Amino acid sequence: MKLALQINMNPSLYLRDPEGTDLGKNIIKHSIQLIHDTGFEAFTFKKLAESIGTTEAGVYRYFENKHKLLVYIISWYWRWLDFQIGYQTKNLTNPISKLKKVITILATTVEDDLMTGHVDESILHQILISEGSKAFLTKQVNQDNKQEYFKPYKDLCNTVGEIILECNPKYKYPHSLSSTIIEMAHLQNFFMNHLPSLTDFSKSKNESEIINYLEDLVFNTIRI
Amino acid sequence: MKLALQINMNPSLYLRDPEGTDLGKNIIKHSIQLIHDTGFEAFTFKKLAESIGTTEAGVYRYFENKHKLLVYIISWYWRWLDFQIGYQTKNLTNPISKLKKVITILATTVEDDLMTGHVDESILHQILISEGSKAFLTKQVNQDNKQEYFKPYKDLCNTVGEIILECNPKYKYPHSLSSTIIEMAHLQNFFMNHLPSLTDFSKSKNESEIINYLEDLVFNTIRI
DNA sequence: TTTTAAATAATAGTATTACTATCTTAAATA
DNA sequence: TATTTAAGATAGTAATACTATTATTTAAAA
Repeated sequence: MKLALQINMNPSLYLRDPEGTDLGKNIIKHSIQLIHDTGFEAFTFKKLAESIGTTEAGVYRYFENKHKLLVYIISWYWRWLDFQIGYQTKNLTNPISKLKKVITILATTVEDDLMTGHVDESILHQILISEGSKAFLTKQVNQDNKQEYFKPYKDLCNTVGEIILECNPKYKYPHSLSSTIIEMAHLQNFFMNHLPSLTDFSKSKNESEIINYLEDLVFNTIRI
Repeated sequence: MKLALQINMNPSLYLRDPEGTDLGKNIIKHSIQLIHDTGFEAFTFKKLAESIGTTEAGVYRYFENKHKLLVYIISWYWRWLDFQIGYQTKNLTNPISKLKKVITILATTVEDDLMTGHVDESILHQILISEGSKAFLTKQVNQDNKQEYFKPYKDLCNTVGEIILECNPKYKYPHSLSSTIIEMAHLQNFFMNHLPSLTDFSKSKNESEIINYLEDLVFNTIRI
């Protein structure tokens, strides 16, 4: 018997549900690998089709363009993170421990979750660091937002925001602080690995230093 | 008599110095406008050439590709900001006032600086918000870094980091906090205008709210 | 079991992008 | 005046981002 975690996705992101077929699952699986290997700019549906062993037209039957595929993949990860946070904090009564757990989850490269067969979360985490903001830093952001493409991100931001408010109900900027933590968990990681002089982390490149920085930032900010 | 501010740029960013000729200055001027109007993804050298009234090949004589042009433009803005910070804080003795001034400069849409003829800083500020991180979120970031393309950003980060240390010499993460302030001054602005539920700012979309958020964040973090 | 519908594979084609190359003209400099 | 240098004009190519068509396979419904 196998436990499977099904994450429900916004249907207007795709033309045909990739969860429903083998080819669809392969598109998700291989695009995660290929975006990670080549970067989003060099990623094309042609290369993706080749790596799967199908044709370009085959991929186009599932996704209108590579932007929607990126948004799909990234939304998937936000939803998965949101689930992880709920799951891993549900037995914690102390909101401070909860918030610490959240920071750790956001800033740590996860192990591949075996409950989600064709998705490798550890690579997804890397994609989020390098490509995540390209999902919304576009001219079409307002249209995309109307289609609710960013709801998973907003939901996650809310989840974290509520934990912040549990720690300090009077704190005035729970959502902004939440989006700051989420973005910085990724960006400080990118800087640590590629532009270290924008950080204060040692050459060991250890994620725990990012966690320490974020904990210091957050708990001083909300005055705990 | 005219006062002109000359910002010196990394020569390996360009093939021919755009500051040296009319066509070069037009390339800078029109690319700022065009990147702002169309977004970096849709921006091409052909469209740029058309808007200037020259040919595609003409633009290629100045810049190898659009990525280098983006890095050029963004580096220019980091240098200009660094200069602004030095200039506008030089008479301030209190480091806290200095840091407040820095936050305001970073988070405020500037007026067009008349000392820099062909560059419109207010549009550049918008470009930085929407396209800034695309300069380093690439597969070539390590090569670009070796060529010192990000030195202006690092210098700015250092300038701000030193002011943070003046406020609290014992604070452990001056560079990370500095890059956090710089990035968030832009990103919270983007969120405020396009994805407001990721922030706590009112519908008035006033930059002063971002400044308040960042001041609260920074001064609580460094425990002032 | 047969029919038929749906998904996929195979192939071709187009407009645009991201360049490179070459040749000519104009202007500045020696 | 001769000569370098920048700019304009034009052409060409490989790759990208698609759309369209037809044939073949597979799976579901009759």
